[in-house]
Amino acid sequence: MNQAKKLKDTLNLPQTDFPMRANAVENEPQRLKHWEDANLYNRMIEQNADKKSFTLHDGPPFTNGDVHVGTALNKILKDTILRFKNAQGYYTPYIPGWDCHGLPIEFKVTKKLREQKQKYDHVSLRKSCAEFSKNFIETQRSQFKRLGVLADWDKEYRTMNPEYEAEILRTFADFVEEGRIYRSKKPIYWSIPCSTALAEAEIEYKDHVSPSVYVSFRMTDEHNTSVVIWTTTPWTLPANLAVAVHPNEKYAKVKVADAFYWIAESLVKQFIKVCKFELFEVVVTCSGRELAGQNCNHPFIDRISPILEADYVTMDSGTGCVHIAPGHGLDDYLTGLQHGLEVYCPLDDDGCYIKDDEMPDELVGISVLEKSTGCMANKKVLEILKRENHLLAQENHHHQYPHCWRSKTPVVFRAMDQWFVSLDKDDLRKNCVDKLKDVSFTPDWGANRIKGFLESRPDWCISRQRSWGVPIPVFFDDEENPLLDAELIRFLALKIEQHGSDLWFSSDEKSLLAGYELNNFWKNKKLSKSKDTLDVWIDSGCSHRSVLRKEKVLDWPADLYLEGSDQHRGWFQSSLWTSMASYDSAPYKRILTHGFVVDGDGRKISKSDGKPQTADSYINKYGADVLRLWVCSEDFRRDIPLSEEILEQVVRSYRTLRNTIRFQLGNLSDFNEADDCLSLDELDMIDRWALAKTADLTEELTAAMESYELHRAVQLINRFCTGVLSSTYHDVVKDRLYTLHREDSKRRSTQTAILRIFETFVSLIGPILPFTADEAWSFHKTNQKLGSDFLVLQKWPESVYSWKECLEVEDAEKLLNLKESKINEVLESLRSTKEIGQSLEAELVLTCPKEDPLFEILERRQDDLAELFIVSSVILNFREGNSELSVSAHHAPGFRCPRSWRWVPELVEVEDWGPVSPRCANVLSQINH
RNA sequence: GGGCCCAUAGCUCAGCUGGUUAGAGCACCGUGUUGAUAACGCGGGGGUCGGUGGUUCGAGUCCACCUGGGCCCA
Repeated sequence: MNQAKKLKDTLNLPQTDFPMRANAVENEPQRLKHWEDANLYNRMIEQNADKKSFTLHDGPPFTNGDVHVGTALNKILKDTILRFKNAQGYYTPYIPGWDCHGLPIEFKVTKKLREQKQKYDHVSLRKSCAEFSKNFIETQRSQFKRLGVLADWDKEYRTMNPEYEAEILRTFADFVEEGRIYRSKKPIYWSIPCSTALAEAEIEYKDHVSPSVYVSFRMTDEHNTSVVIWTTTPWTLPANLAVAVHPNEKYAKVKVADAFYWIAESLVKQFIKVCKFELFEVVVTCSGRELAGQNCNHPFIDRISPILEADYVTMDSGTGCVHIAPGHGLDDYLTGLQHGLEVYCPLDDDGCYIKDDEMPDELVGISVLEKSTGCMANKKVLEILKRENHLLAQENHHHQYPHCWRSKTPVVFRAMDQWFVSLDKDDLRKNCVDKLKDVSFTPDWGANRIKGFLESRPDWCISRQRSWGVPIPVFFDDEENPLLDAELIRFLALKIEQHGSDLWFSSDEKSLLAGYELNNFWKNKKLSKSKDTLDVWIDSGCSHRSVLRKEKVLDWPADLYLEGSDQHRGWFQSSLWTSMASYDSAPYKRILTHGFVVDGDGRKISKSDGKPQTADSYINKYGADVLRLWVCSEDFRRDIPLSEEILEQVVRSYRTLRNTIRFQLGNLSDFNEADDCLSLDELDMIDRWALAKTADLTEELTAAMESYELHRAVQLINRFCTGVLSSTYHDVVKDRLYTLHREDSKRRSTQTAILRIFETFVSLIGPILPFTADEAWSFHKTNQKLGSDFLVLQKWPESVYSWKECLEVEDAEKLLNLKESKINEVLESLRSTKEIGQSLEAELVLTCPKEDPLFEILERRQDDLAELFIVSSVILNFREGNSELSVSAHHAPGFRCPRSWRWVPELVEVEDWGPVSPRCANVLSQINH
């Protein structure tokens, strides 16, 4: 063995089994199992059982696919926050949930059953849907667990659980009791192929080409004069009941040949062009208000269409005169309501014109459904318009049009009987908006956003013509009178609580009502049960009631709801309505929202890009901790970019972090806390400085976590890791750790500090990187990869004040500033001229005027300077006068110690070891004995 | 088309109530070390703060408009 190798073996080099590489894909699942075997979630919760609680209520993901990376982000944020709160001493039970009912599942299942040519009815379809949902719960649960999410998976809630369904019905009963439920004809989206009403969420906007037509409505009292309307849905013309104009806009009467047309003045030119009129003349103008009140004749039905005022009429396209069909549009409906028009909708369920007193015979039975060959109704109507000389122009119009996401066909607006929840009765809407004042929003514009939704949304249409959902518990007699009774609904809720909502579909009316005393009006009537189900937003919107109020360990209202910003319109809102209606209070104290995952260019990630979207696709490549670090390094309040480049960046900072921890573990291998720790005031200057920095980090990081600014926490962690530890503290302290005698007090001082820093640091990163932190902790405490000591059972570190304020820290700070601002530069120039390689080859000369603020410190710390600046020696020259402190350097004189690599004036000979520095000689002699 | 929001180095983020030459980490380039080594140190280049106009003695920071992007609607 050569001399160098022999001497190397006398050093205290870092030793640890904590591997440099995480090998997360393989190791994380082992740790998960280890946690599960140890019942870690319950132990974590129970240790704070008597403490103040913090309830984060889980918004249920929909159970129709693998966990999306955005859903993973959501769960990771929740888990990170809960781990943090728990470490802080809060009681943090977390019960995850699943949203099970709904059209998308029913659609997929139906499709599958059809493909397999299986016959099904309501009951068997629902059974398949339940099975489908259950399977994805299993899948998603394991995918969530894989992310490191600690939760009470045994108590998880499901909106299809009978007890849950019963609460949905009880919420409905509350609505009924308050007189909030009404049945009304209202235009809703109707999918003709699916024969169902659609929720807004069930609509896709797609590019569509519609006929754009200009139609003249002859005025009853002005000779040879028409009002010109513009529409892209000619098939709604048979239902036209009025024409709307904007009261404050200017309209012009245009003469073309011997005919006159009323049209918005600003649109005249365009109109003339489109209609290919050559000569025209504006005869007179007036305001819309003046035009209103007159009457037109329907172009092909014997009916008067009055001219009405409407504020929403715009001048950006068309003619400024809007065709109004209250049965076929929401604006039209509202205008009609104002002016007492009938909600006229001459369509049957199949989308065909019905026969009534007014429908032209040639239209009866014609379908309005858009097929590949076009829309028959449009064609027919245009034919009639042309024949009757009312069609002034026709073009193709490209626009976004709502489509049924199931059948992919354009939907129609159609008025029909539906159940609604009145949101204005008893000032519910106003109260909801008022109560928002008591809710905190992060980011704060969330309040504004949800408020806008609350104020603008129309009454809640809650009926769906579907199977996979909670039934609307209503009966009808032969004359379609509804039996809507809160007490009866609660009676049915009890039954469904026991048997599940399948009971409604599998039982007949008689057995459903068995045991309930109907009053005289209903007693002897033949009743038939409703076939509608409830909007799924009621389902999840009840979770505060079904879960928070029923689970003893959870609080109502919740301390926190945390979901994507799309839920301002969804769950946050539906939860608020149901909670306000039943309990007159919001179910949450704070709403925290995150943005959506976008690609590296800031665009939404879509399936068609071929970029992976499932959480698993990332987990299987990077592991959970890297994914978690990505989540936490992003400012989640805005769009959250995700790309290879970004993840590679995260991987790099992860490795830095991991190596820093490894370095510390390695240098603690021979350190025994009980025997070797020094007290705080025995610690060396640089060690006290490092502790002070750790205390600062603790303070700042805690503040960042408390304000949910996780990305700031990650930045702090990275900077601490590189700036404080790697490039400064660890670099300085290596010499003493490696070369001094094991038990040298200077070495023990540093180990004492490293121990404190390690324990603090690992605890601080615990919520963000639970796998890595626990792994490090386990090696630290038990010397095992999977030990019996768990990081999550540790308390959140306090910022220790006594670590901070002292002279050592101030001095070290100033000296390190000097190192960074001047000394490194001087050493680098020496290196660039090849005079030195590593900085230990240098000797520094500091020339300092006595007036310089550093004078005192340099003098006081003279013996520490060489180590601090990582050079072999430092010559201090004090100088009179007020010139600046100057730094120079040259190659250190003397000889290189082969053990410590420091240059010293003289080497001394040690038996068996040869020549080394005096300090090393001393160490070796101790080792020899 | 409407509501809410976002836009600072290649990437992820700081930049408080407007005030000296806009910062950090990562990446990049150069370089040292080979006793944290598929690791670590040191040095360097890199931004007309999305654009245009305005308010102001002074704007990344305030206002208006525009462009691009996201969510939610139509």
